[in-house]
Amino acid sequence: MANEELYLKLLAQRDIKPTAIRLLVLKELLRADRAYSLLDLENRLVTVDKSTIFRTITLFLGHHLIHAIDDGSGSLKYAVCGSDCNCEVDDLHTHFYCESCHRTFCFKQIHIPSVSLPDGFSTHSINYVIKGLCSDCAGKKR
Amino acid sequence: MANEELYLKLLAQRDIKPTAIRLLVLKELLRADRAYSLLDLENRLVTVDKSTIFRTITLFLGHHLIHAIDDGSGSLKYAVCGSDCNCEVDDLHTHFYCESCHRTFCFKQIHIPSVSLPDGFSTHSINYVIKGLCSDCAGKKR
DNA sequence: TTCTGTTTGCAATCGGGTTGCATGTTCTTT
DNA sequence: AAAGAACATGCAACCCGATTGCAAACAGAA
Repeated sequence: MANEELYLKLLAQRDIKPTAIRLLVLKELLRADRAYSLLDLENRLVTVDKSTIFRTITLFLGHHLIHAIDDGSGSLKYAVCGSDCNCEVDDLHTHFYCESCHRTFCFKQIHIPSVSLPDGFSTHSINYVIKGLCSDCAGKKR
Repeated sequence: MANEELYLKLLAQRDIKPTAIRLLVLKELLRADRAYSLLDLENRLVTVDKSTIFRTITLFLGHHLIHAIDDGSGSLKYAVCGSDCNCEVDDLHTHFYCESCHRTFCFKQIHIPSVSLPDGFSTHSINYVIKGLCSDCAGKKR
């Protein structure tokens, strides 16, 4: 299957040794149309222990294969980075948290607008999360 | 003391019955030059139980006396709102989290820049947190 | 004062995240 | 192929910030 090769390639690009579980986790993250929490992954990968998922996510984060989003829901969410991403300021995009369905979306096409800081402060990264209703939920309410 | 009257006035403006502990908490938040976590408050108000601090903060939040900032540190931080603030989009300002000293600052003068959302999405609030080094810590490193 | 509702402290609980350790698997060397 | 080292995984326990149940303390109304 061609997809398998894609997963292997993504792992190789980030210097991550491919294991069955890492492929499973990556596959699940790529299949999602949104960012998953650890619990989301646990619920979808019932055969895999949560500590293993945690360590896999930690590994992926360290190798910049995925990025973490703190959407304020109390649990971090994770999504696969673009292939050219190094998780630096220029790579940052905005995120959207739906307060109705509690899903978190990456707006990869919407770059985070920058502000000028007071003297002496320096930026390492920026977290920009918009909270509101997603298109599905806003539609349902009408 | 004139300050006492200020605290009472702030509570009254938000329809919060003043108690000794509420005054203590408000005083501590106003004295700070930054946003405090629950733990920060517990450490400064050692005579007050942490559940009481929590319930006080919850009350203050519900009455828009303070706002919460999720700086990604794992614990929320709290700061007193401006007197004209309703915690709506127009009232939002940016925040700064120092990755060295772990303090969180309100940049009340820096408004959050907005972005245009995809069709169907609607904004309720925005969390904009810049992470990096504050002026104190950036200075020390040199 | 007495009654009622609110506020507070203490202890217990919850839940996401994290770690220690033993087992299982893979890789390397011979 | 066998032996040993290194890595990956599962299980159980733990950590810590947040939250809740409950009873005692307190404040205000009758």
